[in-house]
Amino acid sequence: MVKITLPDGSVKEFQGPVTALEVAESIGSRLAKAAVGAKVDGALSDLSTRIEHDAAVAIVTEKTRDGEADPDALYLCRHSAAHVMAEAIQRIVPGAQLVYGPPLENGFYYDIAFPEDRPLREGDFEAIEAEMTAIVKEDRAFTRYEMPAGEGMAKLESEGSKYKLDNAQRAIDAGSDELSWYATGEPGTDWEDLCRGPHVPSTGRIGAIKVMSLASSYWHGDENSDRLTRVYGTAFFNKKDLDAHLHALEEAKKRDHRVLGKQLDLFHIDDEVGQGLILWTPRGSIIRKELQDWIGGELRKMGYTDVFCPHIGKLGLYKTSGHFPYYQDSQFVPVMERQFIEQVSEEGCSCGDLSNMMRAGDIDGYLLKPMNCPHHIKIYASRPRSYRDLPIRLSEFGTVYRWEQSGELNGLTRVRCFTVDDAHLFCREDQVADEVMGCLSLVKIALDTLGLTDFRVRVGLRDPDSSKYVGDPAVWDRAEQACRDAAASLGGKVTEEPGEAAFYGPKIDFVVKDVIGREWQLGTVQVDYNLPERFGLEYVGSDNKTHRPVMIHRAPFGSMERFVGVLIEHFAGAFPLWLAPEQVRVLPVSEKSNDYAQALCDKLVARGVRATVDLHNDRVQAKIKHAAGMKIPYSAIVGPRDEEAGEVNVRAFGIKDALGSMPVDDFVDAIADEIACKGSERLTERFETAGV
RNA sequence: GCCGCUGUAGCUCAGUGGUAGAGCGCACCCUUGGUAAGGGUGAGGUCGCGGGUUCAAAUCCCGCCAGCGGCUCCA
Repeated sequence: MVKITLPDGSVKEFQGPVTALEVAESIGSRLAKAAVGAKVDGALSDLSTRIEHDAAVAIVTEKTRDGEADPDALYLCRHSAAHVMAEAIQRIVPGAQLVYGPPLENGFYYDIAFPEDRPLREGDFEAIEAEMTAIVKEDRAFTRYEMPAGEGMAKLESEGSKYKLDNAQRAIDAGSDELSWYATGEPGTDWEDLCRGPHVPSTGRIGAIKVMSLASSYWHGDENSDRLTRVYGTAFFNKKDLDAHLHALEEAKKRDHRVLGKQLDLFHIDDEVGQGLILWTPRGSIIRKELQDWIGGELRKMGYTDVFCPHIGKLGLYKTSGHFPYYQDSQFVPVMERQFIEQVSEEGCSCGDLSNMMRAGDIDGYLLKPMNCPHHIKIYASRPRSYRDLPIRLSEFGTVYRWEQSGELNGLTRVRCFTVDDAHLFCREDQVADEVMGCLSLVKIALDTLGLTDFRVRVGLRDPDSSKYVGDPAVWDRAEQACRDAAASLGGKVTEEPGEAAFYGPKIDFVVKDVIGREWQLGTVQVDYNLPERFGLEYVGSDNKTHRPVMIHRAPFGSMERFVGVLIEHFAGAFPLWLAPEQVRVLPVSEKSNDYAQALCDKLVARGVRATVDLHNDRVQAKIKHAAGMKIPYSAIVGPRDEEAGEVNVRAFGIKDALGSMPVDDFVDAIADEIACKGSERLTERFETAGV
């Protein structure tokens, strides 16, 4: 007797072992037809899985009860689609060796080792999709069979795929005593793959399938290991959902900060200047400067003091800090003194020798600073400090340079020169908790004001297996605990990630996603017991003895470049009034109103508003379209009627109809007010409340 | 750095070996028009860069540079 508990709590009894499909059939034939898998005691399973003992069973169908696509069903669909794609690819490219093909949030991929003389190209996609469609049409059942570990390994051995052997070995090492295969059809005759499952019942259940892109990857993610080709695809139960997904991708592209950066003239990257080096155009500079001025004002209120430092420092500084030579690969090559180069050259030093000296750190010169902390530390250390002076909070919009790999560079979000809204706090150990909390609240204020509420907090801990970290493990433990406690006190989504720490200490990061789902680290707070040690920092305590201060690194935005990039996408380019590069555009209805329009614009500018007049010889319809294209928050339309009444007709971006008319002075006041309060009171609301 | 794709006017893109194209933008002219594109004329291009094949290359081949998607990396 097997007792099956269904999601609604009801219990069904069966004489003996039963499959999930039979359970579904016992409930209703329509459910059985719609079923693509099952959850047995919470574990996603094949519909054909035999349930031997009492269990809680939920039948997985394409859609949940409220009509939404079921994520478990999509998982099955995509995992199965990966098999179909692999079979199609192996038909087209004989000798392609399968490695690993998991489902993803929006699709799936399969890592495949292609023969050297037959790489996969995008031109193959059409043929692959045609094969896949054919396989789907054949509606072959996914058939699972199992073998004991030893027998299974022997089978793989004879087939000769080192990748599948490796997968199997890993499964065995993880405790499996048997291996499972899925044949797409009949075991022994049809295509099959070593796979843990589960799958949809048959290929026909995969409704719509598309090969998306190619990338290279490394076996086990190890760059010294085999290079594989990763083929990305996606699948849905029907074409409509696939089309909706593709459409959403197109829409996301439109709010990509690189696209909007061009369209709205916010920044420029120029080959002749260099990759990953951002040129801020006047419009983009306004956004950055507004953010800097705003956060700078908050810092002054919180007891920070500004400092300024050069962009370079002697190598010795970075040897002390630990940045050089350990992180050479991500630094620009040092700027060496002419005299030094000439001297080693005279001594017969070759380029290779010089390179080796550099690697060993056995050279002199200057480094473009990869971080601001060493300079700030030297300001702290420039005079004796008393415990009464602490905490000392030194802030600077400090520009740093990092040699990112060329394939990593990405618009504003990954660059080689960026400005950190940086500060370093030097405090007593007993002040650390308060200071960390102060930093976190600042990050919260910043993100809340901008409406960036969809972030996760990541506590970056050290990777116990890595040797890249400096400092005493006991000190690390203390700092990690301080970060955990502080992050927990925020009350939001917190994840702990070993290996994400800075080399000098653990950190708390605020991580957001961009329009295509990639995560970027923005604000960060890092507790550091190590650099004060390395630089021998001190203060005199109330006991008249010297003590070591603790340092906190923090940047609420992270990098101005990345932050603005994320903000562009967050607002889809339609910035709130206080940040908008062009806040008001005055649109005269015809040339007859140009003077009146100009006078209005002058009034706005005199109040500090970023306003312009559109004096083009266009009809007002076209001027409205152009203003909308630049996502200007407010348009002020003026014609003879307005001039006579001393009024202005107001339009707001994103609102189809005009808001209405108001006296010129009221409009100027309203705009100035909305800017001053950073949008917490909006001009549009006045019209709504007035019922216009 | 690795694999694939892409690179043509300021922008978005068409152009498969035979005289360099369109729309938008820009300039000028007509129009003086009241809420998401009035009409006309014109300027603007070493077709990413360098080699090669060819009578002839934007187009085919090789190398490089840059961008995009991933991988790896990310103090």
